[in-house]
Amino acid sequence: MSKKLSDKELLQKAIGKHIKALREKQNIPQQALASLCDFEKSNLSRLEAGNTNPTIYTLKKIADNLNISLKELMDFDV
Amino acid sequence: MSKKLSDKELLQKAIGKHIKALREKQNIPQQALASLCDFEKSNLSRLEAGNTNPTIYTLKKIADNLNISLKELMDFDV
DNA sequence: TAACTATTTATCATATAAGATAACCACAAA
DNA sequence: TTTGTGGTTATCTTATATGATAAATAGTTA
Repeated sequence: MSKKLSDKELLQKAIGKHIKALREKQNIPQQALASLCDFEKSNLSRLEAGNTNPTIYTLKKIADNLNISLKELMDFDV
Repeated sequence: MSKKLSDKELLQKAIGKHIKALREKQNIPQQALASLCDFEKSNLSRLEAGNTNPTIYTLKKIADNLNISLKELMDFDV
């Protein structure tokens, strides 16, 4: 019995996975990126796991600290 | 004495302005887009005015109903 | 074994996005 | 004048994103 995910949950998983991939491509630990963005590693883990529906400002901070544009951060498939 | 806006506020204004422009380019009233997205026109007005820090899911609904990608929706300058 | 690093998960408080309603303004057009 | 359309603003409630701490897991290195 696998639970069917909502559109919102699928979106969260997709962007979380994308952010994790972008971060790992640059070999930056969660800890480091989180601290650059001024939040806790636990909260970045939550976001990458798709357990939150992040705001544009949170995403902007992540994009900035990965040195990519918001547009690139949004370049993923739902 | 004009108040200096925070990074967050500037971001909100920028995306709000961008969404408004995209909507007007398609000649869709706020009322209509809001109802397609299942929220009130007052809330879309608030968002376009830059008075809220929208979540990715809210932005996704807007992109979908403007028939553009999330990536395009994010193609604006801060 | 123990120590260290990276990550995950649970939990709690606080700030705020979203949902909703109502009243208002500006401008047509009837 | 009244009616209709498009938009704004204020306010309230509710849901939830975020901030923060702690503990647990897994892998690795000494």
